[in-house]
Amino acid sequence: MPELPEVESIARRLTERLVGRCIASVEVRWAGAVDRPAVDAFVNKLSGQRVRAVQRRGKFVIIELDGRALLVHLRMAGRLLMCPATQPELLQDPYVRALFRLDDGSVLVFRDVRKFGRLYLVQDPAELVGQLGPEPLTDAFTPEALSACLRRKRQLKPLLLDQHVLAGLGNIYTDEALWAAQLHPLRSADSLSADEVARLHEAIRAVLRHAIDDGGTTLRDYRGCDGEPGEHQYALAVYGRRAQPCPRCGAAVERIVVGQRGTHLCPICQK
DNA sequence: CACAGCTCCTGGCAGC
DNA sequence: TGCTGCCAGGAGCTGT
Repeated sequence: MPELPEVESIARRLTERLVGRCIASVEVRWAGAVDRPAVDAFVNKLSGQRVRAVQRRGKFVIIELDGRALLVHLRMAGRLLMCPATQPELLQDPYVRALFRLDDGSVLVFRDVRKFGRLYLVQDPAELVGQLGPEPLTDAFTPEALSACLRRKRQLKPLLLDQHVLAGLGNIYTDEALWAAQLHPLRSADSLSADEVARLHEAIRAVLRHAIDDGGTTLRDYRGCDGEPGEHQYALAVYGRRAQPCPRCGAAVERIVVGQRGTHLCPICQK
């Protein structure tokens, strides 16, 4: 599942490939992929637009155009792939939901097996990202900023997964950050000491940075924009490692369910 | 306000 | 071998 590190990896690559390019034409193969506006308007308004920048906010890819922005949320299994003019085979893939032909003959492809991902064409990205919590990798995200996020009587893990509280964490990196900070996912968020908040702050940032350095985590579906897998799956401490040894203490990793989500933890390290 | 449950969706897999 | 049915999960929504 693409979380902050995967979306960041994609946005960086797309910056190289898309900035300065013009969208020549748009083809929507599954109308449900377009959230807004209506498909006809989506296609018409995008044609002829030039890409000015590609950004990331939370788990959204933001493709900035002239006075508009194309936002993409990949959800579970979505991919944004660059299809070179010389290798059009990808365009026959049955899971391609929309494609954007560029003025150099290459094609930006939105592929999504599970049909959870969405495309949004808006005037102002704030319409979608305005309500997101802080970005964990910015300078503004201090331990005090995290502390403000945690001032609620909610279980730690569901709170960290809430994009309105903190932007970018998904199931994998939440489990990894809680393991690194040695905090139990069921702890009440407002019960953390200043020292524990500082540990969690450092853990969140370190986990995300390492994952970006590794090009993201590929457990099953994630691919970068050239179809390449990430490498961070080999560095995971607990996620998807039920019954395997905790890298810190050697105890067997447990899997429990928290807020209807599979949750991995070390029962010895995370009290 | 907190949180459980449901919805969307389909490939992959366990169980029979 | 082949079928059935459950599972995963981000986010928005409803119900308690």
